[in-house]
Amino acid sequence: MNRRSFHHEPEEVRRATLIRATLDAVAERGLPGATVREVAQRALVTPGLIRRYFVSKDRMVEAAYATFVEDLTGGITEAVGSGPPVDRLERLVRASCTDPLASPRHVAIWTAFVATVTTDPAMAQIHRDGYRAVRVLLEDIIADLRRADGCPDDPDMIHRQAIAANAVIDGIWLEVSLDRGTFADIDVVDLARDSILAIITRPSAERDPT
Amino acid sequence: MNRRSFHHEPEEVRRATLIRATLDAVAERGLPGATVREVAQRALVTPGLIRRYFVSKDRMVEAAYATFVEDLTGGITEAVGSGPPVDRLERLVRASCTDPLASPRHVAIWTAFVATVTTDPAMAQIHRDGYRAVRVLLEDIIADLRRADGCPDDPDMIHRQAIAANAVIDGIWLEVSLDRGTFADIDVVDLARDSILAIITRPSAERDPT
DNA sequence: TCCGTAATTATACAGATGTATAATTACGGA
DNA sequence: TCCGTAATTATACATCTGTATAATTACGGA
Repeated sequence: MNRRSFHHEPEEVRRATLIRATLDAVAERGLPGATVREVAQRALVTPGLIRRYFVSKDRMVEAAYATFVEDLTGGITEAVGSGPPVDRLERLVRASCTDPLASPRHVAIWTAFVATVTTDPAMAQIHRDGYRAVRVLLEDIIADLRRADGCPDDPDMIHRQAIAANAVIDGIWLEVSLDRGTFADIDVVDLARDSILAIITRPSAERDPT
Repeated sequence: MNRRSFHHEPEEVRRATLIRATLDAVAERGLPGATVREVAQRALVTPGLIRRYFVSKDRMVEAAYATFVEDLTGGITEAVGSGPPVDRLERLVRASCTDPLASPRHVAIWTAFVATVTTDPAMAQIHRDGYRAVRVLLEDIIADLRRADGCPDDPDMIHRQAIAANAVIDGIWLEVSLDRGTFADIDVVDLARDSILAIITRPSAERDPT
């Protein structure tokens, strides 16, 4: 008959705790491991409580993905800051390819959620928003870089280069994170930065002949 | 009392059918959708039969991932063929970034399986093998390209450039496939090829001064 | 043609999962 | 201090999951 003791929490706090617990579960056991009971246990709460803060488990997972993406893009945006474009790019790459953004935890969560994008429209929307934010950041940097480099102003080219640059970061980050053993002695930041600069600073043919 | 009619099949055929059914289920409903019953239904077979061909459902999923990766790398290897390195690169990029390798089906399956890599050692091994195969392919091409370009023979540099090139392909492929609407008017092959060539054909500083 | 063996089906089962609901508790306002 | 309300717990339930096992069927060899 001993009922579990508990204390009330403000709504935002409880939601944040539940979301955090969800992300922890996903990181350690994958999406299938993030069951209602598992999340509740990690949040030191009873399974039934979850349904008072999220109308369904799916909504909770969506909320967790949304906060994850916001933290991700927010962290990158903050790291980039302002200043010369080369420095901003350096900081963007460094933030993307080092802890905590490049931690095993982040990769596990990222892959788990991305797997749902193709089948779940709500998750797909969250995914799109996050990627767009980073791409915009990259387009700004690239535009400034090209300007400093004497390249002609070409929005379409900037857009394409931003896609490529984003792909480099994502690809390297993913490739390395999923197989740390093989790439232990690779300087990821160097490789990503150099590759992006090579893509942006194109051979003389494309450059403005002053 | 009407028992379902059936006919015997050679072991390899049944296994192939079951694996195909597993991949279909994963493609359409994600990994959680690939239940024993769902796969059996798609293979026109009874759930119990599966356990005669795979000791557990997990083993069946692993087998499905293995064949998926083998088909993937096999397809790319075949597409590359032989000839001048520029042509081989062009064909590798084209094969990677167009149907059927870049189809929604492939992306769905790829993301579903990759999500398991961080938590499942067996899946991680399959993942590593596949990526290594493609990277070796790229290293060969890059080595030839650099030779033709008069770059010094630098195995470590070649290795790093192969990682970057692979990242470009993967990143662009993933980015575009997960959000087809946004990137409808992007020539993916052009973008990937140009980016990789930019990375490999480095500024004069690194080139051998003859 | 018939029989033995292997393949396939049918059935059952225990555990896990998301969800609904009623009982209980904590906490702020009167 | 006490009470009403909202938050939290406890319990129950139907469904789905992987798996085990016995009954049945197909098929090749004698």
